[in-house]
Amino acid sequence: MIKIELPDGSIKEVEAGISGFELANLISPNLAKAALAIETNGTLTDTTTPITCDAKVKIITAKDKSGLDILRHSCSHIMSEAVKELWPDVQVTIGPSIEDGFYYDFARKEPFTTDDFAKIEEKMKEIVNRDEKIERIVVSRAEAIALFDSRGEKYKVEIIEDLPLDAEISLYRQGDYVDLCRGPHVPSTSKVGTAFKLMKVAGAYWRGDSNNEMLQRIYATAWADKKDLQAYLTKIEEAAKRDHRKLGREMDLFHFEPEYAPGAVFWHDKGYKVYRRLIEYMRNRQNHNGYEEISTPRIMDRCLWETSGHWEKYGAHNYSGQTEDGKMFCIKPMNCPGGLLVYKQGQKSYRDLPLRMAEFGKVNRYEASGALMGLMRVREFTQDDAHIFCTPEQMEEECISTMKLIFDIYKDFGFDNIKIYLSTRPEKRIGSDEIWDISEKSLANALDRHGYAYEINEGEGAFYGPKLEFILKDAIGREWQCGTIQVDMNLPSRFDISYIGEDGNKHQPVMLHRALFGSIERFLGILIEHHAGRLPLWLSPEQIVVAPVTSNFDAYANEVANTLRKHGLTVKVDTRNEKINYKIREHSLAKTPVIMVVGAKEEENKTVTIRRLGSENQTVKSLDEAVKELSTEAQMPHLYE
RNA sequence: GCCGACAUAGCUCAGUUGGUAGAGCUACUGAUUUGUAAUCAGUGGGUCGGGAGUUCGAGUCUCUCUGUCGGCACCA
Repeated sequence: MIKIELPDGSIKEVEAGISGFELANLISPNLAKAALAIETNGTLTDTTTPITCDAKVKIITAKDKSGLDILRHSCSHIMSEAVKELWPDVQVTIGPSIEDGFYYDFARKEPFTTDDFAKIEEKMKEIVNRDEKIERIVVSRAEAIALFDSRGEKYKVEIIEDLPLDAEISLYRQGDYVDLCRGPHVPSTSKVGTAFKLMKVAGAYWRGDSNNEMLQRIYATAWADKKDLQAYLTKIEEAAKRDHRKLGREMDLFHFEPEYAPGAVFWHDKGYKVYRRLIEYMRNRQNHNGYEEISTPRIMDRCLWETSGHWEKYGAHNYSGQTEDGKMFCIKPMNCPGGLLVYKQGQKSYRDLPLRMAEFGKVNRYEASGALMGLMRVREFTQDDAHIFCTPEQMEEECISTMKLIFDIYKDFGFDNIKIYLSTRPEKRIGSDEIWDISEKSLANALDRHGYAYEINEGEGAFYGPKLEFILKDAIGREWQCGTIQVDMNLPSRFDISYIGEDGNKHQPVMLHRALFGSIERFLGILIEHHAGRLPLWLSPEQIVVAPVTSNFDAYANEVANTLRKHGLTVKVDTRNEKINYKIREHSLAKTPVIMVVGAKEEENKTVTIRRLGSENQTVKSLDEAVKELSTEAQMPHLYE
């Protein structure tokens, strides 16, 4: 007999070797029916796996996050089985569960079409109804290779051949379909249910390598029940409505000229107001945090990037050209060389460090055409860049204060769900392992001392140093890197910068790169989506519209507007010959935060009737009161604390 | 860059098996002076993304270029 501890703390004594399913059945037949897998001492396995010793066990159902993952993974096998039944010549590769669903990569000459989707879904439902038992089979390497070889699945064979020699090879079989898989999986196909939907096809390289052939990836979503599926589909529809590209047009913020300047933003008055406001905000923040600000040329001799090593790595992604006299110039893809040249002016002392040198630098990078995406990924963008020159001893403290600044700033913009990655040394890198150790440790220490959770991105650091990346999500959950802190052990030596230490000798400073918004363009894009266009008053390019009920009150409307303007508010007067309903609708759609309606009553009492965006309520206030309230609200978030 | 889809008026979109482009909103003109999400009437507006081909005839079919969208790869 063994002792099983259940999640509620109760202990069940059962016979050793009991399966998860049998255990669930002891608890309740309904639980057994819903069981998708079991978690034994934190390890997920199939419901058929015997439990052999005392353990903490949890029966996993579709209500658990891990249960949903397993359901999705099993659903990907069902999709693969369906595809194989419909098109036996298709080769299967891999099909994991992902956030909100799963995908499977297939090798097939003809592209999958949306017509195929219907066929596949129908076949999948058929397989679910067949309720095929899903069983795990452990085989030898040779057996596995022979099996997939006989089935003509060359990708599977390749995967098995690349597995470590001591790896246990497990197969999962349902009906005639067999897949190489670690598992676990649901007990039979009917457990997956029919709350799934094929979403899109996309190309994906075999093993994620662009040198390999391209496969067809079918993305699908799967849920515990129809209600969850519907909720997810609705969520996607809602998210599309806050797409910054759509809102940017509707709110008249910016546009693109794909023909003349692909990937470059044409800021309109309103968009540029927000853009400038962001810079103003950051400039204030930096002033209060001991930064100086510089500006360096956008076009400089290409040799600077040859010196930095970037030309070799990114040459083709730069805009460069030759002048009449034969000199090679480059439009700057990054601001660092400019900053370094400023640093090199005059001699620096240890007393000058840490030297925090900021630059709102516009940079150009010839990004791959397929990478462009609205404001999120552009070929010309503005970095709120800064380079911090400091001693190795100061490095950790500088990382900490920069991180604190980042979180304070993100908070001011309403972001509190920020993902942090620590990207460590890549395979191709410069600098000794010793320096990498110190740099990676400084960043990790800074995070730990702050108490922030982070994930490590093994080998994803820049070639010159490790980096922290601060990730924000867009409306549909795509992740975008915004802020970054990078340790650079490359440029200080390549540009031969130094400071005179206490000992009177020359030393090489450490260089930190940091950007907090990252790119003003991207941050603005994310802000638009985050707020669904309803920017807070202090960021709104058009804060108030004064709308007279009829032209009789134009004079009073202008009087109101001028008073508001004197207090620094951005105000428009809508004197068009339109009904008030029409004006309300227009300015609401344009996401104007405050609409003030003025008519006879207001003029007589020197008041305004205020309607705030997103509310139908109207409040009447004296003009003085309204000015006071709104000008306070329109202040930039507090700078000192 | 790669795979796939797409590109029609300023915007959103329609356009049957190839037969010579249409709606709503916007804009403009006029009337209307209106109290919290669209007042009425009239008038404009398009080399159907560029180029080439098939055809008596191409928005529609083929090729090609450009760009957009969804992914992948990339992201100093």
